[in-house]
Amino acid sequence: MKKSNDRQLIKRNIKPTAMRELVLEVLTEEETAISLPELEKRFEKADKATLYRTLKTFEERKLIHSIDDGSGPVKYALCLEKCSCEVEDLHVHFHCTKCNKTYCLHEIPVPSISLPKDFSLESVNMVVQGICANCE
Amino acid sequence: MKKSNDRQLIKRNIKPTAMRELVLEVLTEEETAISLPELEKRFEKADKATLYRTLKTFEERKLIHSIDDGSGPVKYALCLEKCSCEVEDLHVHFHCTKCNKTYCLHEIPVPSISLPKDFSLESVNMVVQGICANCE
DNA sequence: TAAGTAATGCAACCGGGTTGCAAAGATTGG
DNA sequence: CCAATCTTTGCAACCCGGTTGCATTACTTA
Repeated sequence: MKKSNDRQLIKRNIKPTAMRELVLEVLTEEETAISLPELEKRFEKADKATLYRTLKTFEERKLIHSIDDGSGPVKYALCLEKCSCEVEDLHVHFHCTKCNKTYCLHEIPVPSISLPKDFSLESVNMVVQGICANCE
Repeated sequence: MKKSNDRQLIKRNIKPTAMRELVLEVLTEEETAISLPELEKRFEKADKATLYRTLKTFEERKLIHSIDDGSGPVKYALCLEKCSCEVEDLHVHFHCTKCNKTYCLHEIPVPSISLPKDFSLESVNMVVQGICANCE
């Protein structure tokens, strides 16, 4: 368990510390994205700044990606193995307005858009709001 | 000038006060979306809370809509006359990572998405990041 | 093992957003 | 035209997510 997570960390050039293993474990268990404040609640004893920096490190090394679903705090979710966070890896996110959970819809790529003249595309953020299957 | 804006306010059931006329004027002049902090800078003498409530009122009455482009503060832009902020009125937004301006791409509707089973759609937020025509 | 580097914990701060409350302004019924 | 009422404004304070500086601890490696 711990070993397998370590491999993921090492692969992304992240030194596997106890803290990082724990955070990665939570991110792995969780099927929906998690925010810093949520993480703080999970680890009452851990320091906010440490958790914050852990997430930042994970994000920087592309182990996780951030999602701003407009509901407040930014959330984070694991990237797929093959993901390098380029435009072609981008998928749609779903935010449930009832339970406030945010899902990665990995199987739904963001549709391509033709922009007006002289506008160039770097990235796309697409969040669908609605009610999720669990809340129906 | 003032008269024409007043008509817009009255049409949306907003009592036209001096403050509201001024804010609407700025929103009308501006071709890109504007945030509360930006508005505060424009009106040094006006109170933050008043500006805040003005925007909230405008939004509630569907004179403007809010855009969270992920760059920090929420921005606001005028709705089109016919807009009622329903799913079919939704358009793509463009955020320039260079000048930080956010554009309404009224002519580009948000693409429709087929969600997984038992997920229902209420709204969509689609923001394209890139470089705008002015910054090219 | 000592020196150097990286991670952690603590505290404080910042900025956007939001609210309570009192004062000022607009509205309306008598 | 005035009094009572409702609305808007201004001020202050607060909340919360995010972020940083700095000292301490843990780890690495020469």
